Amino acid sequence: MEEKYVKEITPKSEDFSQWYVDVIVKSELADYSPVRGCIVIRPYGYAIWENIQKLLDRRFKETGHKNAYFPIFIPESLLQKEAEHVEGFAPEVAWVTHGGQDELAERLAVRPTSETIICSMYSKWIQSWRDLPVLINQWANVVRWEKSTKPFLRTTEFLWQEGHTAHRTEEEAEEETLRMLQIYRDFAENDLAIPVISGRKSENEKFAGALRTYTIEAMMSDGKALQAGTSHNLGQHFSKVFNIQFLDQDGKLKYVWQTSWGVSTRLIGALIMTHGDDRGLKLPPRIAPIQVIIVPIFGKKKEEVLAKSRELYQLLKEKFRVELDDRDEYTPGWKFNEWEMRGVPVRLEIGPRDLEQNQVMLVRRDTGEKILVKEADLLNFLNDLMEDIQANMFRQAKKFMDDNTHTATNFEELKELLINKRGFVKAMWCGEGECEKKVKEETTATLRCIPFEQEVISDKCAVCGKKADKMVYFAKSY
RNA sequence: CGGGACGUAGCGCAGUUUGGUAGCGCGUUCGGUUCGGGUCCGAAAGGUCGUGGGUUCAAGUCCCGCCGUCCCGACCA
Repeated sequence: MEEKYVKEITPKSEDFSQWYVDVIVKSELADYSPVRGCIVIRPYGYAIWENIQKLLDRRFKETGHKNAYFPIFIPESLLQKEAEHVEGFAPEVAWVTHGGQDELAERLAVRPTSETIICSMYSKWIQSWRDLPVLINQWANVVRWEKSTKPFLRTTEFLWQEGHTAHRTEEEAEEETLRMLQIYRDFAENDLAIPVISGRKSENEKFAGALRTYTIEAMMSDGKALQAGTSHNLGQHFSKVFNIQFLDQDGKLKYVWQTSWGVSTRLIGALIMTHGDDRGLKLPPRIAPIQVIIVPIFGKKKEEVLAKSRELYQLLKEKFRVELDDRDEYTPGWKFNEWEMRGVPVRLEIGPRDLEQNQVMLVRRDTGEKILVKEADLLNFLNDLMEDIQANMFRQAKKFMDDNTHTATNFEELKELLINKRGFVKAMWCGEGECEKKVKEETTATLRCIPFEQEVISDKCAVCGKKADKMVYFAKSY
């Protein structure tokens, strides 16, 4: 057993859910609010979200998208236009019925997602093939009246981005759908150090109103799956009901092909549950609000140490997100634990011994390794160290996912693995929704995705035994 | 939304069985001390016992309703 460094945090092994909540609250990522199911994202948690926004927004812009903002309210009549869509979201829509004292003539939905209101505008804006493609993204809050909530993973109100695009052809829309999923995958793996399985959702699991839904699925360290991002090819479902038509080059009036895609503050939950340990958070350098925390050890040379600490802070802040913890009221040991709990990738200790040697002590959050570095080498060393930590965290998470991914060839095996082992189970599937439902009923696990990277395990469906040519992932999920 | 657990100082809890002056640890404030893995000593502040009703001479404690959190299901980014 690992020594218990942080007494406020329940060990992961003892109670994973409690550990998760403890980490969030103690590391000050978020706190519960007076509103049921709604959290307050505190500055440290919001800083992570800002980094997510920065890194994703850059990728969106690079692929030609522009940001815009649509209203939070959606008239009921608008929301109801697309039948499948309404049915999907109806149970979790919050309604505004009054303005002041007056009852509204028409109820307003607080957006659970913005397809309908955006489509209503697209029908106005799009006239010609020359207007296409429309590539718009919005950073927004949405509200879904969930039955049960959990900080970051499922809250009544959450922050996200939703991309909404319109295209001339089906091929173009499909290409866009896959391009954006690829961006999510790249972001999750390279910036968040979270390995994902990417693929397509089954009919049962797809977005309400979509033709096809693609997903990236991540494995949390309790073995459960988390849908970390989705990209939908909406086909012409919405363009037909919202009448989004354009005059094509051939002189014919046609409906546009659309996509939508999103990731949310749920990603913060994914970061916590993928990398965290009994000491608390563990953040990958690229997303960490603080990459280096300087902890001075005063000893008998407080003034000298403090001066050097400030000098180092000035030096580092040009290239890293760095903070100096020069608080007098806490001892170094206390600070070590505190910053480890908050997931800072690298701690820099500077004390009287180091002053004499022109060196500093670096400590890695991911491995706990302590490294003495000459001051002259510091910047270059840190650069490499950040890369190394980022890569190592991904490797560890990937190994965990691989180690906890099993294979089943028949229903008995599938059931046994899903019930008794944590993690994902790969199995062949015939494509029938009935087989999917049977797995869910008997194991509570769901079909997470039909991965792009296929393997041939056998030629028979692991559930019904009929001919099957798709390999899929099953898992219990959040 | 169903089943279970919980709600007492900022946090973690005791007190509830058997109704009778609201407690402990940590944290906080002040003074000193210490500083390479949660220093030590002293003093102090801090409570509508989740909330509303009921029973009682008397309710943190008993009864009923409601709210919230956590867990397990059903539904979902």
